[in-house]
Amino acid sequence: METTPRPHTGRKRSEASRLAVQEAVLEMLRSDGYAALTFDKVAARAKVGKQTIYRWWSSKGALVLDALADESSERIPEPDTGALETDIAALLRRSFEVLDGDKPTGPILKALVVESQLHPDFLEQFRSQFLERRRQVLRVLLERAAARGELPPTVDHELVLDQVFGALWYRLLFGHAPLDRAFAEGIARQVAGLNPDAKPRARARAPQAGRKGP
Amino acid sequence: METTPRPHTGRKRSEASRLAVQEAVLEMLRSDGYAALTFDKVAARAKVGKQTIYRWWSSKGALVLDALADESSERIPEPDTGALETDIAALLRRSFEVLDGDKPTGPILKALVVESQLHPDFLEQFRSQFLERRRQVLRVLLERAAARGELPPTVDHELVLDQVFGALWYRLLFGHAPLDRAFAEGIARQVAGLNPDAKPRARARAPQAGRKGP
Amino acid sequence: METTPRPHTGRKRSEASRLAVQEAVLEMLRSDGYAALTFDKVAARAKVGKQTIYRWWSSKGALVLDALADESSERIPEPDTGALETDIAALLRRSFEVLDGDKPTGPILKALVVESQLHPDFLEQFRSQFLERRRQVLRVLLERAAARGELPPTVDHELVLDQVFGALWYRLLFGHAPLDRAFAEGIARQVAGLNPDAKPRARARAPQAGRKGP
Amino acid sequence: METTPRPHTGRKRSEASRLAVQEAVLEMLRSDGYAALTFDKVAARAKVGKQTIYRWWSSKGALVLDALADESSERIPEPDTGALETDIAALLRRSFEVLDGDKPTGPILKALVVESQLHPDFLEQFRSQFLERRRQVLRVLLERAAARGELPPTVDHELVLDQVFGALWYRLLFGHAPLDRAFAEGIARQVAGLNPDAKPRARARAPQAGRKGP
DNA sequence: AGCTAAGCGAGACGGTACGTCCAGTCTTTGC
DNA sequence: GCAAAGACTGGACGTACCGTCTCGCTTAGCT
Repeated sequence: METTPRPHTGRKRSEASRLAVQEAVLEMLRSDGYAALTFDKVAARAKVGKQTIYRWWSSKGALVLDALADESSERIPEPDTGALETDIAALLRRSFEVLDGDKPTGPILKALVVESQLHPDFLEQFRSQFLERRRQVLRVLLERAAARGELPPTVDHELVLDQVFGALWYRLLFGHAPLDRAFAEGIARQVAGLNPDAKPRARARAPQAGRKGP
Repeated sequence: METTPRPHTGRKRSEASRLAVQEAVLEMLRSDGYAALTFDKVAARAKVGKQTIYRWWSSKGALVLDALADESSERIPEPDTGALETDIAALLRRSFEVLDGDKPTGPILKALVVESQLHPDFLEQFRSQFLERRRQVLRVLLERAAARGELPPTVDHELVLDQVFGALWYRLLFGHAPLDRAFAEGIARQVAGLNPDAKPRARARAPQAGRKGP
Repeated sequence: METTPRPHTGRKRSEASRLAVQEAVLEMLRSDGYAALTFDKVAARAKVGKQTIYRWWSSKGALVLDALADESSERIPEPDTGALETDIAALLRRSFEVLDGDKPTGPILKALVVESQLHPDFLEQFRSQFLERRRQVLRVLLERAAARGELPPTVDHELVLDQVFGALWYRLLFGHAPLDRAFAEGIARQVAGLNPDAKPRARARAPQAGRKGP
Repeated sequence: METTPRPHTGRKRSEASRLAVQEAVLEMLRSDGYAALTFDKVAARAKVGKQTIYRWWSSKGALVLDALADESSERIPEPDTGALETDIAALLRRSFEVLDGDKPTGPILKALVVESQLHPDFLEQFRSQFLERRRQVLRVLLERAAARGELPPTVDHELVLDQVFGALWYRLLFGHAPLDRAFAEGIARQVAGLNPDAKPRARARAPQAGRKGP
């Protein structure tokens, strides 16, 4: 009859395996997309037993989320340019760079969306650990602007968050138009324009936001 | 201008099979969800050969999209209340009803997003046959408003489309907040507020849009 | 109550189609063997509707048998060299030529064996219309030799037929050794040797019948 | 000479599955014949995953051949009566019993012939694992007889093998005459008669070997 | 000349089996 | 007790054929 709580016995988790798996996941997501990501292939590419994966990751979503968390430095700094419009534009531009850069996280994020739709448990994780963290960044910007009087108190910040990030995800997922500088600035301008006192800067009609034409 | 020399030869497509398949798809989607939808089972339930399904539908997404198109009367009428804000609010409210009603299409649309991320071919179909059709409805409303002088000519309509529909999909997919009347009206108000001349109606700070807390 | 036999009305069978089908069958049997012979492909290659094939040929076996009957001139002449051994050798050599020639019938015969094993009805046809016809040729040679006193009356002719044709089919089907001149002459010699009075011609041990070595 | 550095790792092949598959194959062969034997149904009846079957058996023929090999004790003892004629007769009689007995293997062998004609890969297996094994038994008998001086050195043993087994397969496949004792003895007698010194035993003309008539 | 009865190529139909792939689990050996 | 290897059941995938069933057209003899 064993009564001592027995702190731990047996072999410890292999850090090498953990890293190999995450690297394999990232590579496969980037090269072939989410559809080609299977437990079998991850195990084969990482030179790891399948059981090891199942032991440590509860689902494919956890696998992907984990890989991403490891990838992106988790700290997202808020821009602080002094004006809401430029703050938002800066935030979006930086986001777009991460999505489209040389190690693009766009495909990975799309994979996470897929995963979140297939597994409700994962949706909860994704929302709290990923989406909400991004919302919080923008929320701070909005509150700061409101404090400065740049935004009237009638503006519903949560609604603005939905519109800004909604537009971002919408373009990311469906790809009908690019995530470019024009897009970032267009959104920023509209949010800033919520202030009825803002005297609109003189400007020409915004370009067609990078759709097929020039 | 006749270009097809051979009008058609061979047996014609069976309407009965087409309908049986679509009905089976809808039933299965609603009873067991997208994950349980397989070509094998659709064929079995519809009493149809698998080949017949593969012959006419290029992917599982096409199958679902088609079933959905058949389900909803394909014509989406534009509201015409005389003012942009109320037009948009009406459009969104009606959309939300379809998504959440007694025959909810919300889960089906989420499934289509998944499908579109897994199969690029289907993404193209989904964009042109579904998304673009919805965009066009709102585009008409915006143009009408611009003609009336309700929107300054500097406003980029495509950007507005991205923000409105982006917010909708964002909430639909991630479910952090409901698709309710307050959301519809909040969005509508913001878009209408793009007009710098609009004198903001007197109103209290919008409620927190039905989030968990008050 | 129809009593008049009504001679015939309607379009007549298309001879062009009949020939196209038979040619297609022969070509396919020769090039890819029986396994690649499918109704679909025959129809496609012959540019003929599938129904036309099903209308006129009751089974794949009928198709193959028909093609063969058309191919080989049905009359098989008996050799008559004056001696049983040379008669048999000549018969076999001629058979081997047909099997391996520029329009080889070997693959076709193998196909008929397959067919006969799968369809008992066809086995009966194959036996009476094909196998027995070949047996009869050799049977005549044996009877002629017996009449000349070359074979003792104790020899069971049917048994000899089984051994001669058995050996032929055995090599044809399993391909462990070639159907060559040495084989023909070896068999002929042994049958002729059934006569105990025959003074064996002086000869060296027969070669290894053309197996891998020379 | 150790060449395999890795002894073996991973789960071992399941003997239970192997046996279940073989039993299923034999049952199905006997109850419904070769035509009804499909991988799908074998898997279903044996309660085994299809992949397991494909993993261990390269073709349907291999499946059947294996089941058969397991069935019959693989060791085929050579008869040793002291005389070639009686040896051969004994060998053939015993073979016929297996083919026609209460668990008849005749139909299964016919199926293997079909399979070998359809799949060249399997033909090779069938030849080396089945046909050649039987040839070797008779080859030993012939060599023994030659050593005793019962057969002249001019006799080509391979040719004799082709004639003996050829006759057997010929009757088995086409069924024009039975595989009976008379057949066995008739063949044995002829082979033994290849010795020109043998004084033929006095005997009446062999009966018609059981053909339709008496 | 018009009518009716086949036959024609084309090709869609419901089915069945194929051979592959993956999910998740289980078992074996080694560390 | 963890890890790599790999076999296990189960089940969907997408393809190939089977034998049948339209489809619109052509060809023939009969009225």
